[in-house]
Order: sequence, then C-alpha cells, then structure tokens
Amino acid sequence: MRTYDQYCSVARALDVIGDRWTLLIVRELLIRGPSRYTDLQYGLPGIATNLLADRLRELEDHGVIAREAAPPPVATTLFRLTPRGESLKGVLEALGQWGRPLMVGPSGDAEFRSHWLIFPLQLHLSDHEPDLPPAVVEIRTGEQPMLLEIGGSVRVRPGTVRNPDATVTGTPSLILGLFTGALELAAARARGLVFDGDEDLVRRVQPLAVAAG
Amino acid sequence: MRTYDQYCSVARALDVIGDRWTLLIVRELLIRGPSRYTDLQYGLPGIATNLLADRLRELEDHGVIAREAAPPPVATTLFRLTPRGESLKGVLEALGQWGRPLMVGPSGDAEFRSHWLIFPLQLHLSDHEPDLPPAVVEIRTGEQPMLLEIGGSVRVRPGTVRNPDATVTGTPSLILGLFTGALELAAARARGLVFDGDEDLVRRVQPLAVAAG
DNA sequence: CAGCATCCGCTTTGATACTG
DNA sequence: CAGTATCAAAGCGGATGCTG
Repeated sequence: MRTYDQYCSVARALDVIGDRWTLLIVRELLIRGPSRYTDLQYGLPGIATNLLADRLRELEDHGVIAREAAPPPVATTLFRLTPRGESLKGVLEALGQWGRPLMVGPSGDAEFRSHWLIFPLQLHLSDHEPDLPPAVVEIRTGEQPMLLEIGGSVRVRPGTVRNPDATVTGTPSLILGLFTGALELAAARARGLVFDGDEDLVRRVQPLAVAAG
Repeated sequence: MRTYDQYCSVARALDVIGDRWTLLIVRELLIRGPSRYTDLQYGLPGIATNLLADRLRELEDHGVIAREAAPPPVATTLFRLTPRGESLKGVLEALGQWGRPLMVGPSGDAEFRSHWLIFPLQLHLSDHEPDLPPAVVEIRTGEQPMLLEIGGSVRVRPGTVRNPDATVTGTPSLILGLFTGALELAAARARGLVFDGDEDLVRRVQPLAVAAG
C-alpha cells in the first residue's frame, strides 16, 4: 500500500495493516496459532495466492509475523505472529465488536469456516457458575465440529468428544444468536436450531447483560 | 470495496470501513465533529477529491455518517458521524495505540496537522492532582496552536490563551514524546524543545505508569 | 467558493496457470 | 507445500471542469 505519509499513529498503523486481506491474515494467525501457507489459504477463502505471498512478506518485513521452519518430521514452513503481531488482538477485537450488528441476518451464500466462531464466542462468553462441574457443548456448524469447554472459564476449540453435555446443530447465524443472547433458545429452535442436552449451559455462559435481562 | 463475502464479523466490518481513506475520514470526524467537505480535505492531505466524495457517499449508505444542511447563515453541508459511526472510536483507539511505536522517529517530511494531536493526547493524559488549581498549557507545533486544559480532567483543543501557565514549542514528535513520557524534559530540550513555565504540569498529566517509573 | 463529476494514466488486486 | 508468473479488471491519484 502506498503510505499515507501522515505523522499520525492511526495513519501509520494503517500503512502497515491497512492493505486488503492483511488484517484477515492476522485474524487467522490469532485464532489458529502458527499456521502453514495452505492452512492460511483455507481460512481465507477468496484470497489470491500471489496476494497471500505478498502480504506475508510485507508482514514479515514489518515485524508482525515471523517465518519458522517446523522441526522434522513435518519439515514445512510455519507462519506465526511475533509479540508485536499478537498485540493486534485489541484491534481485531474492536473491529469484530463493531462488526457484530452486521452478522444479524443469515449468512446467505457467504463463505464460512467453523473456527471463525472461536474469536467471537471466546470474547463474549464466560462461566458464571464456576463451582458447577465442568461441561462440554459440541457445536456442529460449518465443516468441522467445535467444542465449548466450560469449567471456570470458557474455551472454544475444534474437536469432538464422546458424550457432550449438550450438542447444538444449526447455521452459524443461529449458533451466534443463541450464545450471544440475541435469540432465545425457543426462537432459535423455531428457526431450525437443534439443541440436545443440558439447556442451562447456555445461560451459564451467555454474556451477563443478556442473562440478567 | 469488493466484499470479502465471509460470514465473520471482522470481515464484515472491513467490508464497510476497510477501504483506503475510510478510517481516516472517521478519524477527522471524531476529532473535529461535524465538518464541511473542504475541512475534511484539509485534514486529509493527499486524498483525491473524487475519492473523498465516493467515501462520504459509501459511509452515508452504510449509516456511519449523515449529511446535514447547516442552518443559515452558514448554509453549507455538514458531515457528521451517526451514533453507529461514533462507536468506531474504539477501533480508532486500538489502531492509534498499536501505531504509537511507529511514531518514535522524527516526523520527517510527513504531513502533519495540529489537531491530530488531540486524539492521542486526550487518550493518554489525565489530571493526577485534580485538587490543584486549573491550568492551561499552550502547545505550538504545526499550523495552529493547541490548548491543553487541565482541571480535574484534561481537554485538548485548538486555540490560544492570554497567559498560559506553560508553553511548549517544538516538533510534533518532541511534543508527543514529552507528554507520553517517552522523552524526559531535559532530553526533549536537548533535541530542540522549548518549554516555558510550570514544568510540574507535565508530570501532572503524564500517563501514570510513566510518572511512577 | 463548496461540493462534487469526469477523464486518464498508473498501481493494486484477482484469477488462473505453472514450478521447485 | 509454498510459492512464481502472467494478464485482465478494478481501484486509486492527479488534473481539470462543472454547477449552485
């Protein structure tokens, strides 16, 4: 990107991460940790491979990411955020927060990857009853199942488990609506969500403002 | 901008405010409040006028800004942020914070506008001794003088005052370095800063972590 | 003068094909 | 797997002209 050439920290920041795709690459690395080139491509549907290569080089030049040779037997290149890159988390959170109202409609024909749920869910959910026994909710939406692990805190990660305390199946929009509290469980069910198991787990982790209201 | 077409709130946010210049337009409106077209042009050195017009229309379409006919006798169009636009403040703050390390060097030949100081200064400074009498520091850098009004809180705005309790003159880089604590007063002076008046005022408003250290 | 619209050359991006 | 190479399309920057 051409520099704005302004002595302003916002403009200087945008000189580094204002290019198209750049912040989405950072999103991928924040969610998934050190990743291979092809994993990044998979998490960034629509990116042209030359652009991904360009951006990775630029981010490396700016000290935002580092390239790392994975140890044998994998023997592949890994891209990881530097501490400076990790510190973009606040920017991504602010952006994601601001973008949430734009997620209310159904996903339509937009691309979706299950792991994109990790960021918003982990940001908004917390365990309000840490003294209760730990529990696991399996979320089935998109291409791979995700686990919501509740036990003092809430962790979201890809995976499956033998006997989850609850399973939720539905569109990403319904899942997000349910857990962020925009949608009552009954309303979500009416629109096609399938929820099996312990329904109290939803209220246990929902944002407090919602759970209270 | 072409949409990313991803069902992810970061991507959706970037679909709206990810274009070149867009966030800098929001910066101007956040700092200056409702502004005329030409004021925006002045605060955005380097923008092409057709791009400014394009972006303003897009931002209006997305509900981020609104156009308003100023009352007579001014009789001009004012552009102002909607509440939705105001809520981008957190994004701008996060970006500005992240960009601060990129401001350490001198400004070089980069463009500068005095009012750009308002955002970072107001964000980082506070009055640690609200029981002391109010005070005013006049900052002279860039094209117009700025006032730092201290009295319980800290306000920064364009203007002059007859008898300021202190005046600081120097490059934007020195001013920022001094108030954010990156530069000791003595060191700033050695590099060309001129400070007249009550030196304690600097410590009174500096970020606490710095003042304590 | 404020607030654009138009035109044109240049740069960036996107799609696809190909390679060590 | 991790890119390069190529080329068309879109976006951007700069100059200029138009309109109330």
